[in-house]
Amino acid sequence: MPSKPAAPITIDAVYAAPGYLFRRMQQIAVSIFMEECKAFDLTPVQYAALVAIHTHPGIDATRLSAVIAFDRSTLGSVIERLQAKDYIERKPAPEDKRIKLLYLTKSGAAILREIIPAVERAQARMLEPLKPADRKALMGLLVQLVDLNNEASRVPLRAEDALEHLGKGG
Amino acid sequence: MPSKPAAPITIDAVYAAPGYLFRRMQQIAVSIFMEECKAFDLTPVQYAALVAIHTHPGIDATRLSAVIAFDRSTLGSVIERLQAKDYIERKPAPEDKRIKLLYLTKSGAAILREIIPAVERAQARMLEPLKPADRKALMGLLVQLVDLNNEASRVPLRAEDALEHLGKGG
DNA sequence: CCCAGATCGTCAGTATACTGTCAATCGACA
DNA sequence: TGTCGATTGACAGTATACTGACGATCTGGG
Repeated sequence: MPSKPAAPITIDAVYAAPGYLFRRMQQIAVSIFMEECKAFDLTPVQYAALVAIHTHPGIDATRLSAVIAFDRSTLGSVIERLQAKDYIERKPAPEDKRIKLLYLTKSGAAILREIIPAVERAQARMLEPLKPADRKALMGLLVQLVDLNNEASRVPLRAEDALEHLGKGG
Repeated sequence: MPSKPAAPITIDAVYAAPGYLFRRMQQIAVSIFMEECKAFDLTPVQYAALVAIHTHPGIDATRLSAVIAFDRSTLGSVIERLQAKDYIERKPAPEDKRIKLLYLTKSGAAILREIIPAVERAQARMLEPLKPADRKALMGLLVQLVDLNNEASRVPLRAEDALEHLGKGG
């Protein structure tokens, strides 16, 4: 069969590439999140970390990274900043001196409650330009794709496995 | 009408949020790109910049940032690295001492030709888990959404406007 | 021609991301 | 029980991103 002719190298091919579109959309999403939440001094990553700690109090940093699929090295500085803002506290685990357990402070629990409406506004705004049926379709495809590509990412999501130490997962 | 009851704050809500999914997918996309292109020492951003300079030789950094919708400050260091690798060169514009014009070197043009197959493999792999019809549907929705949200991003895409100085746009 | 405002590249500061490495610690096995 | 492999948190190095500021420069109005 005839080999495909080499496509000309143009910027239009980049505009249509999935990788480029995912990057653009992520930047737009962060921009909208920061705008809606600017009163709260929380980034999207910090927000997700707070929610995960709220859902799994006493989790450690390594398991937290698996639960939200964020890089463990990066998470170190995220945790540091959340601690500096007094939204979380770290307690050494009595049975394992390597581990530091993470808990929300009262401040942390409070800001989480307060920021929810802004976060929901942000999430809605990201999809707002689409028709409702298209929003559903896009989210469905995206959930599928992220799930099926889970192993391709550097930090695969391990929502269940990560929680065995808390006595909730196994 | 009854107000919606406050949803419980759980990590499952985060997993289903558009912003979270866009972030995950972007990370997966970068991971796949770097894997397919590891022989070439080029990041996705550097690749897009090279393609844009190839398409618009003699473009300056500010217009380049508009053409690929990347942050202008960040682009400074991207350009620096591409120059250090001898893939591009910068020439002062004779008619405006502020501006430095960007051109591909022979090395830059060569690596661009060579990397194309790997980039195409990467782009294909990102969508591979979906059925062909779903790939088309997802890309269609994403193109729409990115376009309709263009103004919401910090650096909106200005593919046309940016090129007037080159005598090709207006 | 001169000046006010806009533009260009640059830089400092902050926040994600990823790679690779390290010391401290743990756990399992000989 | 002693040791080795695995795990944990930390760190160094690189690369995107965004905000805000700055000096050099250009441009248009008077």
